[in-house]
Amino acid sequence: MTASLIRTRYAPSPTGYLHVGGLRTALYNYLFAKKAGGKIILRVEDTDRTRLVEDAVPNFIDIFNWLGIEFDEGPRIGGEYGPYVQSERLELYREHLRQLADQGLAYPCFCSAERLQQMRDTQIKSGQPPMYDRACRNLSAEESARRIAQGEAHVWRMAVPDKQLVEVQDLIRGDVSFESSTIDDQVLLKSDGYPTYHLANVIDDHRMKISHVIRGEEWLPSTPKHVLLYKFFNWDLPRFAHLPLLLNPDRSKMSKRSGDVAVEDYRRKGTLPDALINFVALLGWHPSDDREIFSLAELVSEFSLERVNKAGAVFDTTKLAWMNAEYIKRESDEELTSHILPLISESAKSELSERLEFTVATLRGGTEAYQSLADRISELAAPLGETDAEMMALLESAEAASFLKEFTAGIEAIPADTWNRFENLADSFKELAKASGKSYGMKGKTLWMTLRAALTGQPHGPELPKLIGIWGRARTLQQLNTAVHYASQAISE
RNA sequence: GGCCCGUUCGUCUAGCGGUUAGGACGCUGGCCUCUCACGCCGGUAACACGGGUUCGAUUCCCGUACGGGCUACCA
Repeated sequence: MTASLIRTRYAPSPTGYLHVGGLRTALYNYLFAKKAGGKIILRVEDTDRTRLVEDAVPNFIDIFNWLGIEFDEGPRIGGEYGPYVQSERLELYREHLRQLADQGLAYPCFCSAERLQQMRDTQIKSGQPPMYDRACRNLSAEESARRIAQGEAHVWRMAVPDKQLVEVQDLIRGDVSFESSTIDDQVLLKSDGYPTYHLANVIDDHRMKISHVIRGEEWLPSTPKHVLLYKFFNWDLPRFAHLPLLLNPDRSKMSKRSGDVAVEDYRRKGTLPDALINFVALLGWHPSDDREIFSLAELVSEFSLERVNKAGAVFDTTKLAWMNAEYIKRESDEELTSHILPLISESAKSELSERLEFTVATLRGGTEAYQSLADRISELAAPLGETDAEMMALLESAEAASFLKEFTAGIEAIPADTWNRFENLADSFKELAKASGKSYGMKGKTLWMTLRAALTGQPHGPELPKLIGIWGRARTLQQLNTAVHYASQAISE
């Protein structure tokens, strides 16, 4: 184990669910670390106790489990740099804050929320950038100490130096520099004793030996604060990589306000984890060739930060649907059958029984979601619904009636064991159709549409020779006899 | 408002000075076919704009426009 071991982290705040943007960030961290033989850490950033959501952590663990993304260290699994939940590391942050305070790099601020709000309002009104006016920065050490001793509420702010160019070297964006006078004296420790993100993430990334900080672009503007903190502590900087944002169709930052943004939503809708991962991987990253389908393992070996884009990417569910279909297509009939089994109606299950896999094989073409295939199957196994008048009209002739009678007799004569051999059954069906058709001068479209009308009463549906395999002998004959009856009735009227 | 990032088909993107600007999704035409779907073959559609640099810019530089992000005792 060398000092140069690659270590990345995914550090969500436990606000309830995994966002697809979060998935993308976690995925890139995972891919980057695994490609380099390094480790990925899960760290929970729960320093805002007003936004805590119960069960958020187990939810994360469950959803990553489902996705097949494994962390090397984290809240449940542990590791040598724990604890991995920030609320369990409070003393560590306070110690470090004291270090900064001792060097004059952090100072207590007693300003009330009201004063700060008022200050900001005035600044905005007068066209000034809203920034802390550093009122408490010049308080004497004695006064500060006295007020703290008296128990006055306060936060600790970082003392941002003047007129300094802070450089952020970003693996994706190159060098980005900030003038320190545009950087606010950020709060590092809140009045409730919890650190802010800025303090905690710097300390933890250092203590957890994170080599690469790969996170969303929304963090780029606060990175100079982090760089300054590393300098304050005299620590080596990690490498930074700021990922382009995932966007709504209107190109704004993807948020819960528009459609499904939680991984959970896609799981519920039947999206396959591998398809979701594959799709999300391609949002902002592109392989060196034109392939589109990648397993997690293939992504690991192909991934590189150099091929990550700078511009945001719209999360387009149309292409996700296609991707999902691609993954379904790759499943065997057996796998697919077992996957949709829970989604099929009970009556369809018992109706189709041992013919279910054949049904799946016949109907699976073009399936974009398990649920839709399951629905089609349930529907097909159920009694016929409304019939199409135009189709039924095809049966209303003496020829049709006689033809159907002959054809039905033929079907009835098919040996019982042939009904279990779907290929043979289909062949028999075709032969019978042709033979009976010939007797009445029917062929091609007329022939087949008449049969389709007789069997289903609908213009569309599965291939007829296979349909009878799905239905089985009893249902097929019942349907045909009904049609024969309908036809003779129609002409006698 | 300030700071920062970005800009190739509708969408995801390839391109790293000279290409008929490539692929994928979508849409669409055809083929296959009893129908639908699948599948196969084809089509549609893009370098935001203006200056430079250069023999030559989608590509490099600057500006403009447009879009986005951040601007909390939220992350």
